[in-house]
Amino acid sequence: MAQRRPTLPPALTRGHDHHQCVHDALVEAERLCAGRDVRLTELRKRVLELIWASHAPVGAYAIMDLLRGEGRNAMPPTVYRALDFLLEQRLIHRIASLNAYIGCTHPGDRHAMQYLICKTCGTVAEIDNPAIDEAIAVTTGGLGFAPDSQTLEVSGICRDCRDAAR
Amino acid sequence: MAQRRPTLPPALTRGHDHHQCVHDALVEAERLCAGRDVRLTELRKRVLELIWASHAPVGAYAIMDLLRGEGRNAMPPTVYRALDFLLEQRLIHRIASLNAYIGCTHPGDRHAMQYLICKTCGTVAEIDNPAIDEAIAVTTGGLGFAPDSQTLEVSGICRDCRDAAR
DNA sequence: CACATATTTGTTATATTATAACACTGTTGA
DNA sequence: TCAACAGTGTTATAATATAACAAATATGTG
Ligand SMILES: [Zn+2]
Ligand SMILES: [Zn+2]
Ligand SMILES: [Zn+2]
Ligand SMILES: [Zn+2]
Repeated sequence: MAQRRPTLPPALTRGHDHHQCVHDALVEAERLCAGRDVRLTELRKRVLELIWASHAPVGAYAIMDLLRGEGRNAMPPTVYRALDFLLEQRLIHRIASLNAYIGCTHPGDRHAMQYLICKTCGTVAEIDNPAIDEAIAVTTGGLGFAPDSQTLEVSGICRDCRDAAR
Repeated sequence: MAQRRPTLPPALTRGHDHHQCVHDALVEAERLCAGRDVRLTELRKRVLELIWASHAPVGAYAIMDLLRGEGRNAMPPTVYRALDFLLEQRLIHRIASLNAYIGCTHPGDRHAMQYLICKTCGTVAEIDNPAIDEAIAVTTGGLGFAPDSQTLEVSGICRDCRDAAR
């Protein structure tokens, strides 16, 4: 059963152990891929790790530059194929309003995409509020619309940045 | 006071009088621009009209081609500047997941963007469900996140297309 | 009206994001 | 060993968007 109550996203927890975030994400990715019998190759794993470098989303060309900095001769298709794999396996998400990619904080669970995007620090927090899903379900149900995917992108300023500003 | 109850969006009303949609949108645009003391020039008005040609969103380059078909020598900046104006005046919205633009069905009211996007017919219905806004406000409030804009893009199949499929 | 000013549009060039097509390499399992 | 397939490399190009500057048009003022 999925978490049914909004929890504080790690991204919005000042001074959290981010090394742990990355580690957990990679371990979970390995586990999920093994269970699904798909291959998390070195390239795919490295791209996932680069995306997890922070809680701010990363563009495809930024990833390409990072790979090149490591001596890999990465061209766009190399990056986009790795991204496509990670998206298909739902290990990352694409933030449409930013054309950028971010690690999923609860892969394995199929879920709607809901983000809080801080315009100041760039941090994106994935949230999971069932009340939002339910409100959407009421509307779509009333209109006979059958949803199959959705993204909610809320742009604003996170608490840390607001605190810092005053 | 804004409409406080979900209503059936014109976009999802089969056989509605779309000519009336376009007419109303243009009249309302004229009125709003006059009130704001900004200029809805011929170009801007024509771009708005082209966007309102249907309830499916239109890409910037498609608009450019339409303008060229009318003898205007439109280059990308011409189109993007008109789009920027219409976006600023909130007469149109940009659908981030489609890189495309659609006429706003209730300009004048400041509102969050909430769309139902039919993958089959391409129709985008703008909805206005206060319960969604409230659910989002609860989460953002709890996290100390100050939202200033948001977009909800629900992709799926509309009732008409589902009916047609069976 | 003549003129200064500001806004809008035109034009050229380029940036950014993403995909198509085909070749090569490595893995897997007869 | 070999066939089949999955993954990656390589080249080229498509699709979306912006920068910079010039020309035209509208607006206000004397
Ligand atoms: Zn972290
Ligand atoms: Zn996720
Ligand atoms: Zn209509
Ligand atoms: Zn609207």
